[in-house]
Amino acid sequence: MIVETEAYIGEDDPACHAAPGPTRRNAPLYGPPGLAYVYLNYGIHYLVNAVTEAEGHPAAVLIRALQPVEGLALMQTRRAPDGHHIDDDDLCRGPGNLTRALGIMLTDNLLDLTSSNLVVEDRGLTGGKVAWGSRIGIRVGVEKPWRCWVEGHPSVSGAKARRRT
DNA sequence: GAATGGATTGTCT
DNA sequence: GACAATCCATTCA
Repeated sequence: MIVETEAYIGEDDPACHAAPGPTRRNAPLYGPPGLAYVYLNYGIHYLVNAVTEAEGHPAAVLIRALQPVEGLALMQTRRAPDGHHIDDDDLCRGPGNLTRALGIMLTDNLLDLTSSNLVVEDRGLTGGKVAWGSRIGIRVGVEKPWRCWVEGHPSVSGAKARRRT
């Protein structure tokens, strides 16, 4: 269950990958909505976006955090091959962590999110309040309030959200 | 053909 | 709170 997302909209958004104009890397953003846009970040983490329709502008929604519902054991294995325990709430907390838990890689780029091995289902709001605020981890375009998350959800990323033991 | 810089995370101080 | 790990598309010569 998706609990945290960020929007990246148009070439005028300096933080959007489409900011430099069409390139081979960001081509998915210009494609039809409903496709997955996966890319490698910091040379280490794969991040997954859902390409959206934004009135002709290249745009996508970054999936930043999930509440795991099924396949918890498999997620544990992927996140921690050495077997150390990861709290359920932390399995998919953060954009890099969730792709690792789900096994999403560069080969999943351009998958159809409506009819492939990687799908997003609309099950409506299942509880909690939706909060909006600044996007995280970017150096430009911070002023745009295009991050939204389930308020108080334990799987939402960000330093402030990390619980102390 | 070589240099550059991240939509992050985990570890160390 | 600071910083290293790590790779590929872009940019510049």
